[in-house]
Amino acid sequence: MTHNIFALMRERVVAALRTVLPDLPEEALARVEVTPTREAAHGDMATNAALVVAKPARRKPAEIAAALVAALAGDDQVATAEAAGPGFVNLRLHPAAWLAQVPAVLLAGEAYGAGTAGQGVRVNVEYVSANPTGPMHVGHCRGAVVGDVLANLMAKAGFEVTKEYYINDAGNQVTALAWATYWRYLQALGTTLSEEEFSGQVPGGLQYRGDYLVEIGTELAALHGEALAAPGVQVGAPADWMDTVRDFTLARMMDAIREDLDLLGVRHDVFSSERALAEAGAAGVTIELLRGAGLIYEGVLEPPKGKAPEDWEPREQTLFRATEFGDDVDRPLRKSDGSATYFANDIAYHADKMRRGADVMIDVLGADHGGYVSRMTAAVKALSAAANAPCTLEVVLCQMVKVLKDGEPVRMSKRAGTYITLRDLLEEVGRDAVRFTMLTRKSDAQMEFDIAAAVAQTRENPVFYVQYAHARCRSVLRAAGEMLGAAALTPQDLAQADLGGLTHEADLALIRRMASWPRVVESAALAREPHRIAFFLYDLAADFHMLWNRGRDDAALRFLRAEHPAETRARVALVAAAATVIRSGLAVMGVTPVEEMR
RNA sequence: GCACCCGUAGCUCAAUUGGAUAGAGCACCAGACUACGAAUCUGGGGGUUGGAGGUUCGAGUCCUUCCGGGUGCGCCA
Repeated sequence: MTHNIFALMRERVVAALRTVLPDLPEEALARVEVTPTREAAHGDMATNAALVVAKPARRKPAEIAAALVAALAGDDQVATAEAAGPGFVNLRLHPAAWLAQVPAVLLAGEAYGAGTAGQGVRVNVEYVSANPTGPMHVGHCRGAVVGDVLANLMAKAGFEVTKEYYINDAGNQVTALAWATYWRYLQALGTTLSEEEFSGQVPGGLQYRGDYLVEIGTELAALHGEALAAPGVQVGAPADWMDTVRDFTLARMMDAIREDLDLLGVRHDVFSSERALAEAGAAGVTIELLRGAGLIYEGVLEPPKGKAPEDWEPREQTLFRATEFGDDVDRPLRKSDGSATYFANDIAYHADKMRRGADVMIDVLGADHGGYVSRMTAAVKALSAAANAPCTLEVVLCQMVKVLKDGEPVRMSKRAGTYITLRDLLEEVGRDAVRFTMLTRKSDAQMEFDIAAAVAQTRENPVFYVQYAHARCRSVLRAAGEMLGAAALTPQDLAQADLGGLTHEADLALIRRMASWPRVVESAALAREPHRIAFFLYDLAADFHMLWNRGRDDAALRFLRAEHPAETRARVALVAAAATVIRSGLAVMGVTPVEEMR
């Protein structure tokens, strides 16, 4: 059940257009839009119908617009229709058509806004996917929120959504992590080695010197005593301890990451392990699949131009013909020791997602992975063709977040230990403010996150402003409960209210805004732009605050008037509907609708 | 050197995916508290959408090319 009044009117416009021009091709009709107007003088909504069909119909836009106006004049929802500008048709609906949206909201509840545009298409949204080599920090946070809200949004728009996390638990990084934990383990046992002496025995040297591994090393010491060390608490042969230490460390790191995600309100449906795929030989299977399609060859790549090729030497590699699918160069799938590259594993992983049933895959990535996009989309195109399983990959890139504290940028440096963990940020700012603020920018624009601004209790802070609007709604409804009795405030009861008295422009502005929510959900989902939800809620809150204050200047616009029960009932219905839409939007964002601000 | 992302009011950002006269907040100026919550609201000034071409009924949005910022560039993940 959808309540999208713009979609409804679009159908009526298209029907009218068919009567005017019976021979129009379907693809011309597909371009017809009915959109809210920017200018009040242009009515409630406008359609470009006459403009987009002018060429196929070989008629002038103005002629078509005039005919369309005549055809729409009889529509029971339309008060006025007029041609304007280069060929727009502006529509003004009867107030009753707008007022009817209020009971529709009340009866739908928080489900209001849900739509069917997704048509049950299966979407796999992969996000966060932080390496389990350290705690989550603010760099991961934006992608986590963007991915989570995008998934919620698409589900509301009628897609069948799976939220997925890819654990990068294979490769050299994880081995280095195990060595770092092993050092903490030896320390816990009181080794006589210095850090530098130990580092000298680690292939590639000791990485990950952060103290978050101390606790894990201590636990290992408690569990295994000196069994994992050589006599005298010295470095033992990796074969004797590596598996144990690595598995234990990975499990602990993933526990920590899941805890952090939980605090952020992010929950994935599926966690996929790179290592599990690698051990099952998935990369090899995938490479053979591509080889069967003629997309694999052994060859030598050209050195990159302009970049100093000091240590460059030509090398024969197993290459994937990515250039056949729009990438710049062909990409290696095997390292010189024959093992799969990260990219090869990732292709296998995407093949796995396809096999499990996805029509669309969306990867939410940090901008530092921007160079990865063209090769992965090329790989998915190749898989789609080779396996004859149509599936597309889209990438949502999240630009860097610059954190400001007291107006000063916080330098993020792992070496200096000055980076802010996600947990720090959540403790300082709170989950709601973090989530909302992360969506106050387009994801592909760089963002400054000002800690002071995110907790400010003023209009300039959208999360506060929106929550305050909801709290005010609840405040009115509490008072209304005292006045009318709680039984009179059920959605079913309020939906029966006579709304004829809601004629002020501020009333209708709020109602029109609420009525645009289903349209916002649909368009934001189709555009993969979750930030639009935050902006919608801000605008909705502004409409509500404005109406509230109108009641100061004009007592007739106050929500509660004891001597006018019928008007009060209508306005309480309006307030209840506004609160419902705010909750519906906040639910998508994963932000709490607070009852009061005190 | 090449690829991708970004460039909009003094500042931080929108702009219904190609729609009509480009909008909000902050800052600045002038106003509204015996009040359903003034943590709010009303009004005002502020623009060659980085520059230049092009596509068409119509461009902040698409194409080309410069300028400026960011990210990345063969066996790291």
